[in-house]
Amino acid sequence: MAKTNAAFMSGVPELLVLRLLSRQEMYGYELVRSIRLSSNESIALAEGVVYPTLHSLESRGLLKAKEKLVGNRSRVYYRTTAKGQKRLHELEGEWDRVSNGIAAILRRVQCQS
Amino acid sequence: MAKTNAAFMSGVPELLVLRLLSRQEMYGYELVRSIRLSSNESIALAEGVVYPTLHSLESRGLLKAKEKLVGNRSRVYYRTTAKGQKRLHELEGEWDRVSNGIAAILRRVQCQS
DNA sequence: ATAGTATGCCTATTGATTATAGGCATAAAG
DNA sequence: CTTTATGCCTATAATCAATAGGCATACTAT
Repeated sequence: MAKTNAAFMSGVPELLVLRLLSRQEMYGYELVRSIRLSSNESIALAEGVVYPTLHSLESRGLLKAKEKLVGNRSRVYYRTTAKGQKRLHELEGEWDRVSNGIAAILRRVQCQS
Repeated sequence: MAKTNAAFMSGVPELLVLRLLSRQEMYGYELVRSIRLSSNESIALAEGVVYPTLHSLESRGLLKAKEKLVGNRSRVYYRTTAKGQKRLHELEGEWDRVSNGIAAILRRVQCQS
């Protein structure tokens, strides 16, 4: 994974990016801020994580990109495709399964013994 | 990470193994079953995941091993050390932070738009 | 003017570690 | 006497998040 010890992050960039872009189109720099803010500063994905994620998702056909000129700055907006929606639902199911499984163990093991 | 797409699993083996072994001593084969059962079949860690995790944790001083003869089978029982308890609490904090962050985004983004 | 900060995009590389797919040995069950 | 369960192990592959950069333009103080 990474140099610093950031556990529990595998799959998270893909899930969050797909989720945010399934509701409204956004550009990379905006996603970085939005993820940090809407997670209450709990999760911070650097640009070096978000941009490669966007490129990977686009090349796999899960996102489509659209370049826009806003003011005189160029931005690349992304939106999920139908395939991206399908993948999002899969990931949400995976997240539910794993997080519920972990929660069950943390609860159960706490009480026994 | 792995060949098949198992998202959201980074850090999970370490967390679950430490958690279970912080309550009672167990051996590898037992842990494999216990994790599967107490997560309601949601999480299944193969032996090829559990044993290397145990060895890594032991070499880092987070677990201590004790070989026992039960019947005429030899088993290696593990228990967390004080250092292992400390690491467990760190990981539990990390898990809370990340899972709450994700939950916040999933909730929030769902409602807007 | 000009130095610094914010916006906006990007890539190369590393490295931690999960998952797979085996292997080995003994005991119990069919 | 063959198969399944118990019990331990390792080598290898492959993913992918994180770090640490780089580049360019705009805005803001000094």
